[in-house]
Amino acid sequence: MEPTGAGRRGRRPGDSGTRAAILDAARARFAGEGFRGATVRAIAGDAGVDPALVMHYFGTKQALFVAAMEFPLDPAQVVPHLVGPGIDGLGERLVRFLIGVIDELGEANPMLGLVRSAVSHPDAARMMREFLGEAILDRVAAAIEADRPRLRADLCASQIVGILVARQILALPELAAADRELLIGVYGATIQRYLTAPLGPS
Amino acid sequence: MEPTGAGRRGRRPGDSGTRAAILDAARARFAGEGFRGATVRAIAGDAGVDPALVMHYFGTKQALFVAAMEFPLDPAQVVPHLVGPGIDGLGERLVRFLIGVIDELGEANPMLGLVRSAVSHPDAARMMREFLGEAILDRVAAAIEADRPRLRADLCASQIVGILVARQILALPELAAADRELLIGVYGATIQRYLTAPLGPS
DNA sequence: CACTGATCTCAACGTCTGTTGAAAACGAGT
DNA sequence: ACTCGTTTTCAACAGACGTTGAGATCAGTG
Repeated sequence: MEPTGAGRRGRRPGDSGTRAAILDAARARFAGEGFRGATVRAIAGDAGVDPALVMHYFGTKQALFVAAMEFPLDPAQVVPHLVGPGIDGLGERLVRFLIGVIDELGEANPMLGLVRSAVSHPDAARMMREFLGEAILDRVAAAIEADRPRLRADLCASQIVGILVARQILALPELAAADRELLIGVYGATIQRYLTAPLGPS
Repeated sequence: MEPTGAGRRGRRPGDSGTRAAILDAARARFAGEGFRGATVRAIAGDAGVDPALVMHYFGTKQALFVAAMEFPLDPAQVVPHLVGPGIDGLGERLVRFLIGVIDELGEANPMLGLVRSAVSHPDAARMMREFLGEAILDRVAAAIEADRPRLRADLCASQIVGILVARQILALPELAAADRELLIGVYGATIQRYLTAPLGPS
């Protein structure tokens, strides 16, 4: 986390990658502590850089957050790829992909930052609602042949967010320790039900 | 939120209820903005009181949080009452009760405060994990006759937390607007499945 | 080599935070 | 009426925060 010689002033050669280092540090801090919890000073410290440089590049903390939360995967590509093979098994494919991403990205997962921030920062909540809605849920809804597709997509989102919070943030013990394939089976069936089963009461 | 005459110094008669007013204000602020977001000064302001008085009563912000988050319903009474009638329909009873409490308490729901705080405050996360575990999940697990009862309870918790976050905090549009009985039916079936269905992959 | 423009640090600002110590106002017991 | 203990406000602290403006240092261009 010290991409350049420390202490010395002035410019170091070319594109020193400092901007990218700041973004990496920001992603990690926002993911771990949310928008309010992450401080510009801590991010700058992680990147081995003066806080003022962060402002110079991004202007405000808000803008830094937006820049850092740019999703590493493009939903416009991923979602069609998952939805493509048809409704059959879509639940399992979604959950398998999600848990794969969660386990691979670990603590640096930008989705964690989004959730952590959304939960106590209304602006971030709106941001996440819009991102979830336009980038993911509407696309999934478009592929659902059953009634009330958007409600079904919201139901799926509620279970997915629940997985994220209960497993990664609250770290409920047996859930965190459970076998991946088992979780994929159980949650996949739930999502599949939300996508296709009749919605009538009881 | 101005329980006593403002501005004047010194003691007002007997037990003025100021302590309770502080706790009410704290509950509302913590529920709405989480531990970090809620400030002692704002809480004191809502209660029509000097910030120093809050410290005098509770010592630290942490202690105030703990005091404010005392659960209004005693799980030792509620859970047995829900579990009593047996496993059949337990999923629906749990969800019906939960959604009832959510809608009734609204924004002042202490569970929202717990979630909002847990998500970006590790101490609160541990607190919520322990509360969920000892007060609720273990009790539910004790009533489950299937295999791996605690994992099943964790699965239920993941969907319940998901409902809370997606519906109350993110406010996904169709989910927030959906008919109560419909949600109870859909989610009740999910919880029931987590409680009783075989857990084998796929 | 001088100029330019980007990169980067320094020092400070104003504001907000949790917290503290002292004193003021008051009810109640004697 | 005097004291005692509780309740409450006041004024200030030290630290952290986001942000700013000025200036130092360097790569590349002419």
